[in-house]
Amino acid sequence: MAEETPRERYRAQVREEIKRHAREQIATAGASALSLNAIAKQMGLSGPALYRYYAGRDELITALVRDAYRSLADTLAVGAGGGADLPALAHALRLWALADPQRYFLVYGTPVPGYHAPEDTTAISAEIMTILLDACAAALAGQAPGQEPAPLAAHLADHRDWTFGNPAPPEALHLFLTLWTRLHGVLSLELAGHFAGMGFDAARLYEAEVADLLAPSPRG
Amino acid sequence: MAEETPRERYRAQVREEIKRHAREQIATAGASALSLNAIAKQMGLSGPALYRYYAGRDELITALVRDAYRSLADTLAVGAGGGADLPALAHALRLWALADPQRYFLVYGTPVPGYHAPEDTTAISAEIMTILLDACAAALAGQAPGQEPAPLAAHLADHRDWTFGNPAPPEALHLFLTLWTRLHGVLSLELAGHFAGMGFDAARLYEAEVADLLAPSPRG
DNA sequence: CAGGTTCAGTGATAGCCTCTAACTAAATCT
DNA sequence: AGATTTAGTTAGAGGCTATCACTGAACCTG
Repeated sequence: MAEETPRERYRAQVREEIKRHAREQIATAGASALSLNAIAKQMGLSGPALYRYYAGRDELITALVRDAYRSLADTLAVGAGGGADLPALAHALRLWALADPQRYFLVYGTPVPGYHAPEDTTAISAEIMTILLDACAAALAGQAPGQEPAPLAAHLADHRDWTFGNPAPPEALHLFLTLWTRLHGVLSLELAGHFAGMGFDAARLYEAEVADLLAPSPRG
Repeated sequence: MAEETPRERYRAQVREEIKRHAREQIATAGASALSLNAIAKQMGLSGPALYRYYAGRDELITALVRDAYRSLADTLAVGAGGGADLPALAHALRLWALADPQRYFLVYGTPVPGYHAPEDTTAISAEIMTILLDACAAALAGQAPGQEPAPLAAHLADHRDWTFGNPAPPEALHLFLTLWTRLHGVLSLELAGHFAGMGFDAARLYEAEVADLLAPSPRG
């Protein structure tokens, strides 16, 4: 099947080891501090050797970004577990983010202005959206049957190309976007340390946001 | 008053010009691409000259971060305009962020693991929180009078050291945190380009989030 | 206004980094 | 066994941050 020659095996193995060291480096000092040279030294190689395996720093980072997307998609797919349980998905997302904040930032962090993500990462991104969108549609199933959608939901239904034919109702599109932005809002501020010293439990805020997404509590 | 010698005047002027070039560079290529050397060349100076004005790259970036915080605090103070109108504040925040995304990321973007913000930036951060928290308290004034706070609000009231004695009610603390995280959630994903190609109008999503904060719309 | 002091800016240098080029040596294929 | 591919090397160009010793001009003081 795979028809893997020994050379290809070795190549894949070394590429994996390079990524292992890179992940370690990023986790402790951030993506901007990643150094091919330092990785080479750690592996007992001399600098330029790594260019046999990755065309440059950018390509290595791109590979790590792809892996991060892949890991998140798989984690959510497991978290969904067929049931498409929104709180379970949200919880899986949070655990994934807390397990390696820098990996989360690799996916959802500050972008480099010049950089354009390759096609396949956007494909995985679509996969992630699909999982969440399906869960949103399921969470709304049976509710608000056939009513006229709210203005924003209608607007979203008019621009749903990104769902790639997903038959989710307009309200599900809205729910998905609020789910995404709200969870990201709590997670990114928490991981960035902006809650540091504030004393409260970010997990409870996160849970409250999840609960509110499913059953908004009237405040006024 | 200021007792400014010509030398001090010149120093301040050059420091300002360095920051001007730095801002320009960051706006077009991100903070990680900031180069003291390049700034020096642009100013017709030779590399090491800049070290007379900033002890190093970190100190320059820190100055830019402080300026960004200051700018945001001032913008919100004007946006509040005494009235403490939450939608107006949210709108001012969005305009500020859109005007210079990289400046927004300087404040709320991916943190560098090693870096610790100096004391005065956290002071400005507290100032920003105060403006928003006051607006939240005002928005809730007269509503839900004297009822028992929800579990999360009670938890927040138990950990309110960060409010520095602000007498906002527990519900206002909760409203502030959701305001902060939700607006940041939409803004950061939008500015990071994660909505690119999705076609919908992020401004409408943002407005809907603001509206929902003030009058949650029941979905179930 | 003369003399000493302070300070902006310089070139040289060390030590990182990315990435290219030419070469060696080993593994693989025919 | 010989030809080819390829992993890894050293050398080096060009960028960066940052330090150091030095020059020359601006400034303050007597």
